[in-house]
Amino acid sequence: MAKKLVKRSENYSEWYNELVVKADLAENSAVRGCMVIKPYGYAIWEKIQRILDDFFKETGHQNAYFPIFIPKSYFEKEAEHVEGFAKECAVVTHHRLKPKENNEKGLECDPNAKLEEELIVRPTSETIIWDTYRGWVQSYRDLPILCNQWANVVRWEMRTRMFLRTAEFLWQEGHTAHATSEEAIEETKKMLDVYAHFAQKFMAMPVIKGVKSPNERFAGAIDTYCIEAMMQDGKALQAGTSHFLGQNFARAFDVKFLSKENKLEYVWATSWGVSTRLMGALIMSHSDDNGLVLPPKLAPLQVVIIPIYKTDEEFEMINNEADKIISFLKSRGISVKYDDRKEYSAGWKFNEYELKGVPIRITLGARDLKEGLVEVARRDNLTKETISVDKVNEYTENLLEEIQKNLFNRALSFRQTNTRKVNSWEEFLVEIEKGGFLLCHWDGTPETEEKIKELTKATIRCIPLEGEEEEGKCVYSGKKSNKRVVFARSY
RNA sequence: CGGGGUGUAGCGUAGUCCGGUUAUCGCGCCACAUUUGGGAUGUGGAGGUCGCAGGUUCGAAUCCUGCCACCCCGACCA
Repeated sequence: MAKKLVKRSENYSEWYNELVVKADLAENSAVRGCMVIKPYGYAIWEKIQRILDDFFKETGHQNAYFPIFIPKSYFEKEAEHVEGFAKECAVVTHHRLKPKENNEKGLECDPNAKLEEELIVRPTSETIIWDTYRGWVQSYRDLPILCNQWANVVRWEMRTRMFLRTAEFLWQEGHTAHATSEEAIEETKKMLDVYAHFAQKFMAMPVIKGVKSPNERFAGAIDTYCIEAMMQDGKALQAGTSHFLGQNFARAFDVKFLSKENKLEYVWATSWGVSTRLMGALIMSHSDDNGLVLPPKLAPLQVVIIPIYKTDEEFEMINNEADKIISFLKSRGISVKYDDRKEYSAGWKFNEYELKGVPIRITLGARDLKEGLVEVARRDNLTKETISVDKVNEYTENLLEEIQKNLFNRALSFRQTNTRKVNSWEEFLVEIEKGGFLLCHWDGTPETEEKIKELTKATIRCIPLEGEEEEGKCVYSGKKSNKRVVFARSY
């Protein structure tokens, strides 16, 4: 009589929130729109960090750290940037509290401790980093600067959603400076490739690489490249962005260098980032009604071993077998836990680890083991296989690979069956209600995109980099177009 | 910030329209016993500012006023 703790309700958000909390990843904090990431959830983030960080180092980047507070005036320097972020900033105005007057209880800001200039809690660090870079660059020999920062940022969003849009979130932001436009664009694309590779090979999440339309572009960028993923409810999720900033920030912050030709020039910039939103993407890509489903490469725990026995002798026998399996798996760098707690029944443990998304469960039962058998269960499709105990090591190792691949293929085929070419406006109106991605021609104007968004809530998720040229007519205006773009409703 | 909804134990809830004994039930928690191959069973037990603050009343979870928080839909966004 397994009682399902997690139910996929009609309302996807409800299911999602339920899942996140029950799966012990995070909970809402007392602070509006912020979340507490619990140890198990944070362990996933640490894996993401470690893997990405290795990629960054391989591509020549270094980590650095910049202040959390940014003087307000910095934001005023890049016009589009201000407009993009001004509406959602947390602002520090005072540096001291004092007890309230008139015997009232509580504290208030001390008017004598008002800051000369307000400080903004960073919503992103372009401004303070470019202000700093000015002092680092004089000659072309100082370029490129390839820095990354792991940090928290704050955006005072009207509406927040666990993992996908919290008021405070963790992320990495890369900020690079280059001598030429070409080199900066190359960097932008290189980092997009890193993100796409990570999403597909590690998160087992297929993504479409593309460029944002002007409406969806980062505030202050010339071009915003992105990876877009499809969640299980057919909605799109922007999973990572890489921006070509041109010379916008260099001009705003006066970052110039003397070129080989002895000419004073502004540097070319990029910035790129992914956040704890990736964890939301991970959950929403693979999880099912039994809880989380984690790809082996990101699971904090890859294998769990559960003993079932009645007598001490049986327990002894199982322990011996477990030791052998554990030492093998550990030697292969596979994380494994032997859960021999007596306080919980086997059935309870089965459900617990399914909820947590542990990819493989090995059941060492006294009954089977006496016949030289063990049961290996996989989380991705919930099937079980009884195999000979002397094959379990190799089998488990291969199965992790198999699960990783299967999750990707499953998500990919889901995306494919929910991606359709749409050629007329009538068709668009019908199809957008079904969810998924619509590949449509678009006349390239912000007005059309705006109109479509207004009428259907769908936006252009990206203009795919790999899409082939094709003559056609804009799905809304009927004007000429030579490429299909991805329309979808998104998170 | 606009529209809608919800707030009762760690979680999920009944009761609110129509005020009236000790605030209902399930899960979870604690103790003991029997159990352990898909979230065990029995017995006993602990746990509550009924979101907060006022008001009406002999009496408020219930009625009135104000506030707060959360969720959903908009606007905004990684």
